[in-house]
Amino acid sequence: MSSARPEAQIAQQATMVDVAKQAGVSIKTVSRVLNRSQNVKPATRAKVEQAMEALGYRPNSPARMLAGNRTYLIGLIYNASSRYITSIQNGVLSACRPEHYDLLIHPCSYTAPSLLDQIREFITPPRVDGLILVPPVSDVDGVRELVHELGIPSVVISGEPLDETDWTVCTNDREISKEMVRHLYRLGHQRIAFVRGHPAHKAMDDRYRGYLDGMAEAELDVDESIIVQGENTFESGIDCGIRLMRRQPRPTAVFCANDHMATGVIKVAHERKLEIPRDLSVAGFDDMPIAEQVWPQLTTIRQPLEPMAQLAASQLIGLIRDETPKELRRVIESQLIVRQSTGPAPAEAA
Amino acid sequence: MSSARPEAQIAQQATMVDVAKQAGVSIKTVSRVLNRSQNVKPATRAKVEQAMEALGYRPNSPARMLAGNRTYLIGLIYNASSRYITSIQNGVLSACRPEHYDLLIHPCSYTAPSLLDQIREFITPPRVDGLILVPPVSDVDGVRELVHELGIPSVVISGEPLDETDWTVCTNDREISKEMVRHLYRLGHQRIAFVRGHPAHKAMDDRYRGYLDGMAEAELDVDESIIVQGENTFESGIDCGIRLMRRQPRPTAVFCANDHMATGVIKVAHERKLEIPRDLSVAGFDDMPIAEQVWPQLTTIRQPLEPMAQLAASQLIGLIRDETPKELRRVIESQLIVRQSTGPAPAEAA
DNA sequence: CTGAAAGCGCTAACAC
DNA sequence: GTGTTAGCGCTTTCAG
Repeated sequence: MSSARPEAQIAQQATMVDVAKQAGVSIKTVSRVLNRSQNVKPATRAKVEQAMEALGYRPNSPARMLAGNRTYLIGLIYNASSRYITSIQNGVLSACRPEHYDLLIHPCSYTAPSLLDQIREFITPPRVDGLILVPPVSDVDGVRELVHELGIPSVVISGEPLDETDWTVCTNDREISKEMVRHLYRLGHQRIAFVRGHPAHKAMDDRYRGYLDGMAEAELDVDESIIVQGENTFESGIDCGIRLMRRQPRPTAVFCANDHMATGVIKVAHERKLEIPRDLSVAGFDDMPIAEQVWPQLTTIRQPLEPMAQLAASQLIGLIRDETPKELRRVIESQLIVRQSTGPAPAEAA
Repeated sequence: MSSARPEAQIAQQATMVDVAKQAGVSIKTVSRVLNRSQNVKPATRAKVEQAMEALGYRPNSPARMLAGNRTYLIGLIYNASSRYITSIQNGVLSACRPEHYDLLIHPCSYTAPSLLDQIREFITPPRVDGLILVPPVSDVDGVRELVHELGIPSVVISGEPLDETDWTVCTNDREISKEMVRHLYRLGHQRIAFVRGHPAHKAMDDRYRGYLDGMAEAELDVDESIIVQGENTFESGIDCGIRLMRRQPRPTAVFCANDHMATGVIKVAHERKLEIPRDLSVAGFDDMPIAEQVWPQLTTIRQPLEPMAQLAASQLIGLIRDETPKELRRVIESQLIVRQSTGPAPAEAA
C-alpha cells in the first residue's frame, strides 16, 4: 500500500447484524422494519429504529439489489442534445428520493440506427426497475414496443398511451394552443402563421391541432401558405421565419410550436428591421429559460415539465410495486405566459 | 398474480456458472476474463469469450458490487439550476461507458445550509467509487474537504488543486479572457467595461484577472466605475447593464464573465435603442446555447465543457484504479468565438 | 408477530 | 495458469 494515511477514515459501516444485536432482535426483523413491512409490533419497531439511529446504520444497496432481485434504480432515456432534460431529472429525482430510488441516465441519439440495441444494452440484465421515456426518443418506432417486450415497467412523458398497459403523463397541448390563438385573436390578429414542430412527435401534432381549433373558433381563414414545417431547432426556425416574412400579405403574428423555433423567427424579424411586437407578434411554446432571455421576452406556454416528471416517476414507482395507477393518462395543465413579444396587430396589414 | 402474460418473457439471464460450464473452465477463470486479468492463456480466454457471446452473458452488477466492494458508479454533484450540466453529463458518460462505469447524479442547492449533510448522505456508505465536483457546489466551503475526509477519490472541474492530492480539470480562463480584451482593443475599443461573476467562484476570478491583464497589455486605463459586480444570472446582467449604460462617457464595449449576464446587457441595450455592435459591443463567456440564439449572436468564449468533463471522468477512473495521474491540474483550452455582437468602436465616444 | 437458514452472482484469498 | 472455497449484506422461504 502506498497510501500514507492509516485506514479507517470511515468508521466501519454498521450492518444489519449489528443493528439486530444492538436491538436484541433477529436480523429478519430489522429487514422488516427497513422495508416497512406491516407485521412488526410498534415497540419492536421503535427499538430497531433506535438502534439504527445509534449505529448510523445505512442499508447497503448492492446487497439489497442482489438479494432482492431489484435495483431501486430508475432509468431515464433521452436524446443527448435535449435542452430540457435538466428539469426532467429534477422532477424525477424529487419523486425518487423519498422512496430511496436512484436515477440512471442514458443519453443517446434518437436518430442513431442502433438506438434499439443501445436501449436493450442499457437495461439488460434488468439493471433498472423501471423506465421513464421522453420525446423524441419515445416517439421513435419500436422503442416503446421494445420496452414492453422486455417487461420493464415504464411511463412516457408527453405521449399517448399505446394500449391499456401504457402509462403516460402529458399536458394539455391542444387546448392551450387554442388558447394562444385566442390570445392573438383578441389582440386583433387575423393572419396568424404557424410553425409546426417535428411531425413524428405526438405533442407537436397536438399543438398544431390546437392552432387549427383556435382558428376555427375565431372563424379565421386558415391559409396553408403561412403554415410552415419546422424541425424543432433554432435553425429551422430561421428558415421558417424567412419563408414567412416573404409572404404577401405578411402574417401579423407567428405562433411557433416551440421556443427554439420562435427564437429563430425573432432573429429573422430583427434582421429585417421589423419591430416586435409593433410590426410582428411572435409566440412560442415550452417556456424554456431562453424565453426570458431573448429580446423582447417571449410570450409562450409554460409546460410544467418538472411536475410532469415528478408525477411520472411516482406513477412508475407505483407500477414497480404493483400498484396499478387508476388512469392511463395523467394531465398537468400548461399555462399561457404573456410577455412582450406579442401585442396589438398593426393597423393595416403590410 | 394479476399479470396476464406468462412469465419468462426475458430468457433467464446466464450467470458465470453457465458460462464456465459451457466453456469447460472454472468460474474463477470466467471472472478473470471479465476483469481483464493478465493470467489467462489466450486460448482459454477465447473459449470463455465465445461462451459468453453464445449465452448472451452480461455480468450482474449488484453481485459485482457486493462481492468486490466497489460500485462502478461515479457520482456527479451539481447545483440543480445549473444550465450547463447536460454537457458535463455527456462528457462524463462518454468516458464512463467504455470502462463500464455508470453515473449517479445528485442535484442540490449550493446555497442550502444542509449542503454538507446532503452530500454525506449521498455518498455514504460508499455508494460511489468516485466523485466529480463542479462549480458552484465545488466552491462552497467545506465541500472538497468533506469529500477528502470521506476518502472518496474526486476530480474537480474548473477549480484549482487545494493540495497535492486534489485533481482538477480546468480551462485557460485567464489567458483567454485577455485574448478577448485584445480582440476588443483591436476593434478600436478603449473604454471596455467588465461585468464580474460571482466572487466566490475561482474561474470567475480568473476571468477578471485576464481582463485586467488585457487592459494592462493594451495600456488602457482601468476605470473602476465601469467594472461592476454581477451574480452570474441574467437578472444581474440586466442590473449591471443599467448601471453601465448610465456612465458618462459610456463604455463602448462590455465584456461579461458569462453569457447569461451578457444577455442581460444586450437586453438593456435594446431597450435603450442602442444598436449592437454599432453603438455598443458586448461579449460573453461560456458559449452556452443561448449565445447563438440571442440577437445579435454573441461573441463569446467557448469553454470545452464536454471534453473537460470527459477528461475529468477518465482521470477519476484512473484514480479509482490507483493509477495516479501525473499532473494535478489539466487544462483544456477555450477558444474565442467571434460573432456579431462585437464590432468596431464608434467613431467618437457618446 | 418473530427467528433460522439458504442463497442471490460474483470476487478474492489460497491452493494446486 | 487454473480451480476451490468462503463469504459480501441482504431478502426470503419456511417454521415456530
